[in-house]
Amino acid sequence: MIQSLNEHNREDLQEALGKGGQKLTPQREVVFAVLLAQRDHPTVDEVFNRARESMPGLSLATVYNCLETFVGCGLVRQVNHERESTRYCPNLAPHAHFRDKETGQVHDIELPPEVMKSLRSILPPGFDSEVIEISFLGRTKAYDPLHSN
Amino acid sequence: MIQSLNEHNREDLQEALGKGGQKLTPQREVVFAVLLAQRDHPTVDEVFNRARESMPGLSLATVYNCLETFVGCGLVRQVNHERESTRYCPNLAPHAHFRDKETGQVHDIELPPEVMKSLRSILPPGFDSEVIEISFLGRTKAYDPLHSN
DNA sequence: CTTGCGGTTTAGATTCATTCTAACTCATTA
DNA sequence: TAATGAGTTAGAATGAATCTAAACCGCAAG
Repeated sequence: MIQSLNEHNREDLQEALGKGGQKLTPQREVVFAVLLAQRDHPTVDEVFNRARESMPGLSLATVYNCLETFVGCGLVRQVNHERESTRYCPNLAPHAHFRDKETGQVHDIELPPEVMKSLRSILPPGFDSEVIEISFLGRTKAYDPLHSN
Repeated sequence: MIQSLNEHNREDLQEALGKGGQKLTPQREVVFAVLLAQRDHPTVDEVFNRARESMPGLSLATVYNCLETFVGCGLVRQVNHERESTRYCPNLAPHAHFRDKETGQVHDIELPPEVMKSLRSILPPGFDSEVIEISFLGRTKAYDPLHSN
C-alpha cells in the first residue's frame, strides 16, 4: 500500500502544478506518490494498479491524464523503449536508461556533463536540440568486485 | 516509381538474407529497393505505398514481414521516436538520429568512435550493453556559414 | 443558500499501429 | 505426381493510447 506524500513532496508537487496552471487533486497526489514510492519506471497499467490500492475508484483514464499533466509540468519523464508501453520516471536529473534484455527492468544511468557536451558537439551546424534521449539495451551481470580490475 | 536494385545491391541483399537463412523473393527485393531509393526513414505505410507503385498486389502484412526479416539479418535498423510509427533506415554505420520537431523529418547524425567510447564508459560495472540508441529532438535552422564562427 | 461555471474525473467507445491466423501460392524434393 | 515448406495474403484480433460525453466538485457571484 502506498503511503501518502510527505509535507515536502506535496509542496513540491503543488508548486510545480501551480506553475503549469494546474491544481493539486487527490488523484494527482496518489499517482505522484506511487511514482515516488517505487522508482522502477512503471507503465501506466502498473501505476494504475498500485494507485487503486489506496484509491479504489480511480480510473485508468485519470492515470493517463495525471501522468500527462506531470510531464507537461516537467515533474516526470516518459521513457520509451522500442514500441513497448510508455514508462514513467520521476528522476529529474539528466540521465540515460539501461534496459535489461532479459528482465525488462529499466535502470537509470547517470550522465556526466562532459558526456552531454560531447554529444551536443556532434550535431552539425544548424541542428538545435532541446532533448537528448540515450538508451542502452543489454544485460546486467552480478558485479563481483574481487574479480574485476 | 522505384527502380529495381542494381547488380551490386541485389548481391548484397541476397548474401545477407542467405546468412540469416532467408531467401531472396521479388517482394523483398522491391521493399529493399524502396529503402535504398529514398533514405528518409519511411514508416511501414510509406514503404507500402511506394512499393505498391512497382508491385500493386503487394500486401501490408508482407511489408511488415520483409522489414522484420531485414532487421533480423542486420540489413536495416528500426528507428523509434516516442510512440510514433516505427521507421526504417538502411544506414549500417553507427549513427544517432535527429528528429525535427516541426517537420517530423529524421536525419542521421554521424557518431564518432570516441563519443561511442565515452558513452560506453558511463555504464557502471556489471552493465553490458549491445545496443545504444541516441536520439535528438529539436529544430533545424538553415545554416548560414557567413554568420557562424 | 443555490446557482452557475470551469476544470477534473470517469466509463466506455474509438483509433491505429502492429501482430496473428488461416488459406493460398509456388518452387523444390521425394 | 504428391508432399513439403517457406513466403505471401486479406482480414481478424490485439492492445496502448486517445477521445467523448456525462457526471462531479470546489468555488465565486448573485
